[in-house]
Amino acid sequence: MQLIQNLKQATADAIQSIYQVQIKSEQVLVNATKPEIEGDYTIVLFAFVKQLGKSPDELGNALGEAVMAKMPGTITAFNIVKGFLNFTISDQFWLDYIQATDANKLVTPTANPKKIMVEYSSPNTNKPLHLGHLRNNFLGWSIAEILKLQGNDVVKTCIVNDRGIHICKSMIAWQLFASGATPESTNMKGDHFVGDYYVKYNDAYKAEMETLIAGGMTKEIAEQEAPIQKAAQAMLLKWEQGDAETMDLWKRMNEWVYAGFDVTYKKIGSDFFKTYYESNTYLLGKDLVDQGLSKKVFYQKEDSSVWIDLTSEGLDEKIVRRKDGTSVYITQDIGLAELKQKEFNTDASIYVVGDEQNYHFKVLKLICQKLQLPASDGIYHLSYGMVELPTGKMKSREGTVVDADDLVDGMIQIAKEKTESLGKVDDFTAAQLEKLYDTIGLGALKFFLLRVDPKKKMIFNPEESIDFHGFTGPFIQYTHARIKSILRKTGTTVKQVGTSLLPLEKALAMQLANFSAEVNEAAEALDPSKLAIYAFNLAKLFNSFYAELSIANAESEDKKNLRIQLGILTAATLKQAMQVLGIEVPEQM
RNA sequence: GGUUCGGUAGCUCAGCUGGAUAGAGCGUCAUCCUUCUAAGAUGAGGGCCAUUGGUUCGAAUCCAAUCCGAAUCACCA
Repeated sequence: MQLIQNLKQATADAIQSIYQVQIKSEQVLVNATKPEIEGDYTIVLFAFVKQLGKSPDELGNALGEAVMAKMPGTITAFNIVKGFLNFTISDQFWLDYIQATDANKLVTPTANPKKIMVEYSSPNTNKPLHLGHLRNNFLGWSIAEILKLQGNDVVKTCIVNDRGIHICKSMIAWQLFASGATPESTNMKGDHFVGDYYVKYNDAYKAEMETLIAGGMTKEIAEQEAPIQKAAQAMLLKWEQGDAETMDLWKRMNEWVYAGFDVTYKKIGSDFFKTYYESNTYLLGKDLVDQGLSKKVFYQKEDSSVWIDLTSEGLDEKIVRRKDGTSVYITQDIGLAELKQKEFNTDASIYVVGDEQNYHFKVLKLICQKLQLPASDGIYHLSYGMVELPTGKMKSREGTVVDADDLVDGMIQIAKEKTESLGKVDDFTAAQLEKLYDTIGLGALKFFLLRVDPKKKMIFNPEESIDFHGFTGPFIQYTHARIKSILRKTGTTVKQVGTSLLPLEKALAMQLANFSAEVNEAAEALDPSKLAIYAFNLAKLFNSFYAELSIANAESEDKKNLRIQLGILTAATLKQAMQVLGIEVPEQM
């Protein structure tokens, strides 16, 4: 849809030819005209009034005439109200647009596609996924799909945090308390099974501390001296030494967790082209430290630890290698960044990670740039806000974590009850019903988490179930199903779409024409909520249209054709917008 | 204390590259199913856009200060 762009260009050209002043087309602001005022698109004149030294009316008339002359057949009229120049677009323009648009090609691909990596999910293998992971997964997946839709080559990756002291805690607890139990023997999902032992560890740790403190020890010393804590540390050491028994247990328990994750990922529709394991990558970046030293990006302190001084960037000093020669989190991330770039030759790399790590990624990018690693300017931290409960932050120790599997199952259950109570799908088979409940339940959940600005923290109230009315996934799914239901009756063969447009028909066409631009904006801002809002507005507009105008029983054959085509385009656009949000739209519900 | 992010209707959020009377959804109240799916539509009510000052023809939007909240400033990941 080039109309707005053309309007800007024509305005800029008109200013150039009338006043001999160079204006870039991007400087021209085009808005949708307020409903009460005659016209479709509005140009704000004030921006140029001062620069050109003309009165708004004089300028508006001159520009109006000139732009109209440049776009014959497209613009039929203009008017000026209080410094706003309003253009009316001809019905024929929209009719041509409606007739010519291909429902299978709604988005024009970008002229310069890039190779972009999106890393998201990053689970720990000591506990199951929770609500926060869901926001991360939905966001990451959706961003990747939006970038793909825009025409980029996108690689989805996941880095699994599968090593470290927290994993050893689950392992120790399993050794101490499980008496050989397995997910199979207890009939549990593997990630939940292992997660339970992580909880058991913390319970035991707490109990041991209390005993020690009651015996006269201070809290600080007790924290160090608790036997289970010492055992976990000893196990980490053994792991690092490659002790066979420890490695076996570690592999075995991680396999349980992965089996559990697979089920969840499959259910929520997450997928990765490549998974990195921290156990393979945690030693990366060591050579880069040496390189950095010789490039004088890093410096060494007396105790031989290696640092970078970022005070000139307004940050602090940051250690990149301990005095004992071992590396830290940031070091392996630098190494991994280099590895990923080399492996996939990426132009850009997007990390979907919570905003608590803003500082870390700022430092990471700076260091990569200073080391002059390829494509380090393309490192981007997609920082999203935490999901909080009305009672505050989720805390696993206090049992206030909303489990991902529970939440998903709960949503599907609600979808089932709701659907059954409406009784509109009696002709569905059991398998179709199952599928429909999944679609609606997950649709509600995904939409709920994606409809807000990723940057902002959000509040989730488990007491109030997620709504199915209004600004929700099911509302849009319903609108889609409704259109499909009509199209099943009317057929989808469209001939002549007529010669005139009613206001609602025109409004719908205008909204449809915005889709491609919305996709670009969402991609630019890495913000799926823009498309969620767009889809909602489109659905709402269609529902008003639906309430007002009949499709199957339209007043003429032309009108019927026109509205069928609008229905086809609306359904396709809703489907496409929802698809990149990871939400399916049913044919019937 | 430094840095970053946020504060818009009772609640959850849009709007923030300055533009016409600040918008949705939920909740509340009222209307609309013998006519294409009421998970819908229509209307009412609800606001000192945290505060104060500044820039501007024009500020929710930009700047400064203040107040409130969060994150971070780890040789954890």
